Amino acid sequence: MLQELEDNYGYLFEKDLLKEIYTSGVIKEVSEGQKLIEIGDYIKFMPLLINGAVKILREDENGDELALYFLERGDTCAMTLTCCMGDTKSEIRAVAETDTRLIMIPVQKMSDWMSSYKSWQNFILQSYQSRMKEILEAIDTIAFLKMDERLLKYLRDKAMVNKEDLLKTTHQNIAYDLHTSRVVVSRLLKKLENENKIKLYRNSIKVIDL
DNA sequence: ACATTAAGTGATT
DNA sequence: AATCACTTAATGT
Repeated sequence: MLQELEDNYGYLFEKDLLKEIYTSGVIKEVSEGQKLIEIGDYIKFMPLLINGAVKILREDENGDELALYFLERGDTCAMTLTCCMGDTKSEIRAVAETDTRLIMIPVQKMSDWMSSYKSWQNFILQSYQSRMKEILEAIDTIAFLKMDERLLKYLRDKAMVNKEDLLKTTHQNIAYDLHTSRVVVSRLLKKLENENKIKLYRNSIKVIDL
């Protein structure tokens, strides 16, 4: 596992810090579709992705979901970053997009290392910045109601995190993630197919224009 | 062969 | 862009 850490985080953190992560972190493996964090859960651990991908979702008062962004190798959840100061409930839900390996680090350690490791501090600040940027991007696409662009971005992101241009999903599931109706998704997908950006099959979509 | 589920389409708001 | 109502196509039993 130490080797695994070096392979994935060696370029970010110094040896001492990797050792610390190794001793206080716990490896967790989740399979596709499994829930990692539910809305309202108290956040006790900070996840560090080793491989795989995690989908971050928001939910409204009716229980309707909205996919915000994906986490990949080297990413961590911005939500946990803000709550090292005390017990905070999660505002989001995290679901494994693919089979995923990650390290769970107690939030206590997270703030300890902020003062003792410069590289850790940079990592946290940079993660925070890039998550913030993604959320702003998400707001932009939603606010300006460009559903076709949202859909294409979603498909590309999904293809990227899955490292696979053939997405195994249904129009209904996409509609759920984008918080729209299946009919709209079907029509927009059809349009994208006519523009030769994707190819449609039953239960799967091939993304061509990556 | 029949039921179920996914996807396509026209019309309406 | 959302919803409805309906059709067509694919898949499972």
